[in-house]
Amino acid sequence: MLRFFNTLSREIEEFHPLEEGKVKMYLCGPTVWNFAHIGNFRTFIFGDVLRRYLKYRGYELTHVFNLTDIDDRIINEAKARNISIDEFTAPYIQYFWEDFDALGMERPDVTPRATHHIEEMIEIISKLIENGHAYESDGSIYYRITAFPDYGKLSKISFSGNIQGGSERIDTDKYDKEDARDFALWKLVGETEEPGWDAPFGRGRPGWHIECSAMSMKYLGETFDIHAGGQDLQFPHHENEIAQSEGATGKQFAKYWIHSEFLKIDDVTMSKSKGNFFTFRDLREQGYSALAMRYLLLSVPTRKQLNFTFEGLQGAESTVERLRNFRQLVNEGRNLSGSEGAGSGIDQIAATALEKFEAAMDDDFNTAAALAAIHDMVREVNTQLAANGLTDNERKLVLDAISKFDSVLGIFDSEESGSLDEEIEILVEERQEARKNRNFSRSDEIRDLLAERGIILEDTKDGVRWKRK
RNA sequence: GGCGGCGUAGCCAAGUGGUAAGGCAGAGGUCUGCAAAACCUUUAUUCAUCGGUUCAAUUCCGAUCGCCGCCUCCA
Repeated sequence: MLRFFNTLSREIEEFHPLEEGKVKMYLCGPTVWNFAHIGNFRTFIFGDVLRRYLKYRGYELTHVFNLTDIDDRIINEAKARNISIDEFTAPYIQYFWEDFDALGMERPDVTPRATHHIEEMIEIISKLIENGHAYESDGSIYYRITAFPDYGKLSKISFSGNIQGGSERIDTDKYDKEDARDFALWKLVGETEEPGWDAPFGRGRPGWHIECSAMSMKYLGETFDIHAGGQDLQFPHHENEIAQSEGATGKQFAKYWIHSEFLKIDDVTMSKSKGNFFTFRDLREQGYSALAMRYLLLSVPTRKQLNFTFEGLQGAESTVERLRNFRQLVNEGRNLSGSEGAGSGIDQIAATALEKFEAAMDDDFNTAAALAAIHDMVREVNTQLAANGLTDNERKLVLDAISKFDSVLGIFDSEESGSLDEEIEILVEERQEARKNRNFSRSDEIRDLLAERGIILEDTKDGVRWKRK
């Protein structure tokens, strides 16, 4: 039974979707004004694993993941470069999906963009004005928080005490709001040159919370199962989404809320505003693999802060390499000892690993424990492999288990080794000949030569095996 | 001021009222012409500190210290 922490109740709950066997989920995506950094990707990779695990558990899934392609930064940057906002965001959207794919994430079912859903936003705002949850002031439209008694139920925020930090900003706000807590649904642009859309309440652009209400309800309905995102979005973004959506429909918005914790670097939060971030591309340029990044970001359960270190990333690199070797060895069915397999208890090892893996994932998506189950299996099978070899049936059992793990986590290298060029084959043969004649200087020379070309040779009892670096 | 999280070996960390998962790194060994890969052994009498509850606490309670976050754009 899948159980996980629901921010709404602050408790671990059993998961029961609204409709038997079906799950509708929404994950807040990136604002496409820059390259996403690996802290951003932590949340998205968790979303990917969440998606894959729900499918693994047999749910029919509708997964919506939005792109925010309109906000103040985008408008300002586009204006500074004297290009349209579409021209400004297009390359970042492309980069984003390139990185997304490279990190082994499955594309969500629907990936809506805010600027393509202005009409839906206007509809919700109109409803809110009609039923008294929103009002106009100086041409802009604001949400009336006093009309929504449940406000604060997600973030448990209280406005009774001293509000620090934000209070100054709110108090000195130039806009004329009924209540300092009220937030903009529609910002009046008027007939200026700023990007804007026509609406019954004047030409303007949407506030930044309304887009997620509009896009989630359009594709998932007024009430849906899971809403996830980074923990920083909990307040005000998600709180406001609830206020807008439930204010408009009178129905519960999302049943389960999941928030991912931050990635820290040197014990400080990685963020764009602090400037202490690495993008996917930064790390690729430094030679780290996408697979290692994915592994590292999954090695700590999503509700815990993860401390990024290069030592840790290097460790992930080694681990991923070990997994890759493992799959290849099992695939080849190597019988390193030369004796017959059987009687090694492989079926039990694989079954136990799967059981532990599922139990870990069911337990609030404990990816750390899930990985430990995999590592246990890898070690135990390797031991059998070294001692007895595996029968075809045993190989199949292990490979099946790997496929199952990987359908959720995506941490095994899926790249097939393929075949070698004829030229390289000849070199390998020449080296084998040299070794036979104990001409080790020549054989080592060839090994180094091939290593430079990314071909790693390993000598085993059964002959030479190779892999690409 | 309000709300929330964390402090477990060199690094990343899981975890539980009953005596510390897993990975990386390190050390020794097996195998190998040498490597590589793999395996074996080894690496925290101890889970920030101090009290309390308990037959028993790293795990519950309280206090203290340290760190992080949200309340303001940020996954």
